[in-house]
Amino acid sequence: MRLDNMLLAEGVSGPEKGGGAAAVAAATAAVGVGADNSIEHSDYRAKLSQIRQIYHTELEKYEQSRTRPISPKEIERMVNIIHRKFSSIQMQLKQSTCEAATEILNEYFYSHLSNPYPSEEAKEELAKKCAITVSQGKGSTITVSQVSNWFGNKRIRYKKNIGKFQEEANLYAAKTAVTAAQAVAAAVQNSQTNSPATPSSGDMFMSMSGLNGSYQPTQVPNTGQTQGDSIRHAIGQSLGYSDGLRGNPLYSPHGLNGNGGWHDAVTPSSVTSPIEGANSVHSDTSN
DNA sequence: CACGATGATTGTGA
DNA sequence: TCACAATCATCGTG
Repeated sequence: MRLDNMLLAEGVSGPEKGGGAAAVAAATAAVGVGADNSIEHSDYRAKLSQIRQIYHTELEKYEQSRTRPISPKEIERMVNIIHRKFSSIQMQLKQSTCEAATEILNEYFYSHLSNPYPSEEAKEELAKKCAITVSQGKGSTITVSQVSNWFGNKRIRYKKNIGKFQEEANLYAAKTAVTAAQAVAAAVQNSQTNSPATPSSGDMFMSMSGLNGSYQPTQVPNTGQTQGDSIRHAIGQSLGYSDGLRGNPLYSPHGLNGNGGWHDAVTPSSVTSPIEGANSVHSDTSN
């Protein structure tokens, strides 16, 4: 304490601004020392500033190095906070992965909208795909029967009111179009020959490059690319956009010849009416 | 608590 | 046996 007072009095620990020199000069002047021995003063001032500097650096070091004692209560509090954070993050992750699973299924559904009957292989594939994205959190495996249930419910509920699913259909159409276009672009970049996995890739690419632009973007959640709109437009206008997948080995032979209920009931030009989608996406409420 | 969304179950027909 | 239709059960939300 006394040391502190002394330092303060000496101008060492005082306010740095204005310099200790001025304070010292004032102090010395007040004491009555003459201005004649200015050499001594300058010397003194230099030393003082040096001391000040050392003092402050040391003080800073001390402040930095000083470790605050942490009580166990505080530790517990921090642990609780971290736990809460962790669980919230876990929940978010879980939700996102669940959404990813339905996303996968929806993607398949809408890209096979003309014939949404996945074969056993396809179901297994989808189940595996979903399991990969979902079960990384915990062992909630997606079974094939669940996929079947999902598709059954989806078909029924889609057929029940198509208008309700228009937006979703457009969304996933755009998404699959983008991914397909990316794949096609990659394939085209690699080699001009069509890849066997996408038989209609050439057609798609043609139509895609043929008419782009002049499309007012709606609220399609952009997948990072402004291409999506034009691609969606192109795909929706030009082709049923999933019929090309008929050559897909995963495709079920069930309803291929099907003039059964699904094929006729479904072509609702849901995806093939970009004008409506562009003007009013909210048209689903009209039903 | 009502309501909608969604997964699962059950009955029926081809 | 599979798809469909109806229904139930559960969960999240306003």
